[in-house]
Amino acid sequence: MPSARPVRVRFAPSPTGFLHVGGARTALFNWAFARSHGGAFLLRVEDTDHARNTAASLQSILDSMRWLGLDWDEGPEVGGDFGPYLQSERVAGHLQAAEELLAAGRLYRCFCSTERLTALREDQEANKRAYGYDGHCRSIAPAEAAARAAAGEAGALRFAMPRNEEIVVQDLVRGEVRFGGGEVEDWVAVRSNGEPTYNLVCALDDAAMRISHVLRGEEHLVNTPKQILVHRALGQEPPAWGHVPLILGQDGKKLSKRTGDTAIEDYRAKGYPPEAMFNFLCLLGFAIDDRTEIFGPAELVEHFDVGRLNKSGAIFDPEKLLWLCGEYLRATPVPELADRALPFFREAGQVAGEPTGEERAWLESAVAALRERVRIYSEFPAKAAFLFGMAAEPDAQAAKALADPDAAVQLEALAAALDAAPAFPPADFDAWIKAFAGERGVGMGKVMKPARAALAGALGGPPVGDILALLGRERALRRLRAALAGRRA
RNA sequence: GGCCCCAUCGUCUAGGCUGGCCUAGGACACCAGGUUUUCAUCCUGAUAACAGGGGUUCGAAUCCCCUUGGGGUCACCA
Repeated sequence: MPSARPVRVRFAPSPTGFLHVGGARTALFNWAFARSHGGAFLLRVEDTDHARNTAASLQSILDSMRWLGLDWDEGPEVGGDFGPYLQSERVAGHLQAAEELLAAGRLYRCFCSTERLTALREDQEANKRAYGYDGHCRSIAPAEAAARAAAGEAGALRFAMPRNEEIVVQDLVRGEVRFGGGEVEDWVAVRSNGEPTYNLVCALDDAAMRISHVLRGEEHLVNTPKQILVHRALGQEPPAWGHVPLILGQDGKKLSKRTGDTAIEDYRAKGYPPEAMFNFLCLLGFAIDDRTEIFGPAELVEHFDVGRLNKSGAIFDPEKLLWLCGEYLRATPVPELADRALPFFREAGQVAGEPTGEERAWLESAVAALRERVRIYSEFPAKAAFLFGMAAEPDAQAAKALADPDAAVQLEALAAALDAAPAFPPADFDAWIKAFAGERGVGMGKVMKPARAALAGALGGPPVGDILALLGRERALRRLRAALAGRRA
């Protein structure tokens, strides 16, 4: 391991979409690695695919990272000494390097037509042979190739891979991985239109940015021998590599949109606490010990160890994520929780603007009463719906409770008692309601069920005392009596 | 198909590198109880795994090999 070098790691997204959970986890592990070694975490934007890049995508990716609590030492929005950090702004250097590699004989010109390449591939497929370029143009003398290029013949630049030398990757998470000589094809390093390709550029920039460790998804493992060769051709020591397993969907395959939300942005929009998301992502492929489930950035940094990363893919379990969300949500102080839930109340049209005074106090009470029944912020409005506007339409169970012949009797008595009580709701509601039921010689259920049904339209929910307080005297009594009237009508 | 990676409860995992403390631990989900006016929270308990086969060894979840299974990748995308 090139441990002599200062630790510098990078996350290199391409701005062609949103930040996916897999990418987010990779970023997170890189971040943790840098922080645990006192190194630098940088962001490099691989925006060389002009057709698919968008500025909105880049912004979205940066926002998602910030939302997760990841910060970077170099990169877009923060600068740094090894910029530019937008790969598209580095092409001049890439092209110059390509020229040098061509002159050094590490790259060679390939004039093969698309047709020939396609035919080659089809033939290989038909004969069940290994796919890959056959090295057709590798034997063209450099002088001749140069002449043809000078004459205007279009051609790509391919990397001349060693034919007999085995390439060994010392992988931080999987150990030694060997690629036989000649197994990796002579890949295109510069397209015939003059644009350098990913494997060239990636290695070039990793070298230029003094990246010491490359932690990335397992899908890149097969690219590694190519990039190692570029580093060697440059006369530089390659970074240390570490390939983390994939995050899988319920179907056991690489997580994709069809199995659920894959964009971090979606989870944010749905009101998942970012801390829970962070924690959950850590749990996919990493564990501090045999029992710690809930932990945050500080503990991660303290215990992070690439060698402890799992080698096998992990299925993304939305249920466990939700459980974690609930844990975090319940651990959040009520005022802060109210702040976080506020946008969702607004979106539902239940709250407008920035509540203050009594309104704010009321909101906090509602949040406090509902928090144990909610796991993500966006669940608040639905659970709180009965507190706003008209009483909710009773659900089946509530309707049944109201249909009980005795319900009206109890409701009428309850409304009257509540109305006559010195305070609303009565202090120590639990004791009060017990006494009420006791005096009337009925079980609690006889009173509570219809009360819930009339008040909330459902038999579940927060304690009735809380509901009464939240509704306020007037609305609560009105609802109790309306239910009564409804029965008579 | 070639190459590469992987393989502990349904799922996430601990243990494996440094064989014996593993009659394999924790968590989610599920099921059963308890607490609670209800729902939820919370508490208790139960069910549940070392893919198979060979080795090595006094002893293997742990080391080796094979098989099987799963995944990744094979672009002039990144």
